[in-house]
Amino acid sequence: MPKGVTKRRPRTRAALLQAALETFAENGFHATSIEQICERAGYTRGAFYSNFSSKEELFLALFDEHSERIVRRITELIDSVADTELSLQALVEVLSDVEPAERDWYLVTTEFTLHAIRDRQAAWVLAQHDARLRAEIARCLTAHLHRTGRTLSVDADELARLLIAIREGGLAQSYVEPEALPPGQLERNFLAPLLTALTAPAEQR
Amino acid sequence: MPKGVTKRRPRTRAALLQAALETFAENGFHATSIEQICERAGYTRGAFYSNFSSKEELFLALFDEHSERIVRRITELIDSVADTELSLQALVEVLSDVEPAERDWYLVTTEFTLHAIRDRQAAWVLAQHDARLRAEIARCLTAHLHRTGRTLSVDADELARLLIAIREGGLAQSYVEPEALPPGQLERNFLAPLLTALTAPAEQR
DNA sequence: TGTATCCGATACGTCGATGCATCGGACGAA
DNA sequence: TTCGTCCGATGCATCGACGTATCGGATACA
Repeated sequence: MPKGVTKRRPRTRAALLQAALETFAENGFHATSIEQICERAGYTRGAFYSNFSSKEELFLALFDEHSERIVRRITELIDSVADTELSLQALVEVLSDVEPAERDWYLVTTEFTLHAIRDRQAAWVLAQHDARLRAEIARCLTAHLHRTGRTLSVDADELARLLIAIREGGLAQSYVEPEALPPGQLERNFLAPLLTALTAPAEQR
Repeated sequence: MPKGVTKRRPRTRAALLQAALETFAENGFHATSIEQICERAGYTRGAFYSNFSSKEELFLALFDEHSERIVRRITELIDSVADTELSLQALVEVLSDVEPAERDWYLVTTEFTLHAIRDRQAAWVLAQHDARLRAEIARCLTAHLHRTGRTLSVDADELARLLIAIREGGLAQSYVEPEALPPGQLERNFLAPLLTALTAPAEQR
């Protein structure tokens, strides 16, 4: 904690971030006013400008925090899979899992993706995060497949891109029509044959 | 043309719609003011309010127009594939094609998807459109596979959902990092093995 | 060509959001 | 407990976007 910073400061900062996440998820970035965020957090705009210089800066802080969390979660998943079963089925189950809290993050990060497509700087930030994510996924996949005696016949990074595309594209459809396509269903139904088709038994030596 | 409607009206309406598409693609829906749209179209807000009652209404008109166009394009694709080769490769090429103009529509429709996730009414509109789209895709797939003597071993509608997910999710990554992942690359690299794995030779009788 | 109607331009009032300057209470060190 | 510093609340001025009422030119038709 920097010198001269009292302990209530990180609390209000965290409250503002949490309130911002919820409000962004509810109304979108541009549609939410700074005032709305402060109201939900139980503060006034004075507190906001004391902690952030703009809504954009707060958004970036939110995204960074989320990035860390996601990568950490993926890493944990790797370990959990490593400890338990070896079956392809177990891997598919892990990859198909969608937590309820993911919805808010989906809304926020997708909006950030749209922003990144229009803004080179945001694109760079997003690309950095995505690269880390893919690296973890690729590591998980190759490790798991290796232990089951199979090997990838395609580029691991590009396969990770495909898995992310299926998840993101699937979530979009699921959140629009939750009854028609439960979250994770595409992964549950298609990942096993897909991974089987894209791997081959490793040479035994 | 309704009685008492002069011929310049549809022209200005079309100009406003086109300008709106470009401005929405450039800045996003909420970030663009009605004034900006009018300015780009070469009109004033007077013209806007004479043609639309709100930015939302204009957006819906834009989306409807786009929906029609997309379904028509898919149908044309079906015919073009039907006329030419039978190979799986030909089908994959068609499904991997991404026109440059698609970028603007991607930005606009993705933003509409986010809106639909938050708004039941918009979700219904989007679901209707997507259902038509999937129906066309499913028709295309089954027809093509039938002619090549194979048959689907999974639900065609859900496979269409998967293809859409891959396209949308892939485009997101492509537009953020065009050099790292050229548009359509995921389809080109993974569709052939995927479709092969999900089909089986039809019983001959 | 004349005229009634349609359509888009202009001007104005309103409102919400923003950012800042200032103030008073809370916190931490002695 | 006291004092200096930190932090969030409050009040204010500004600005951009919105919607409407009204006006003048364009259009269609006789």
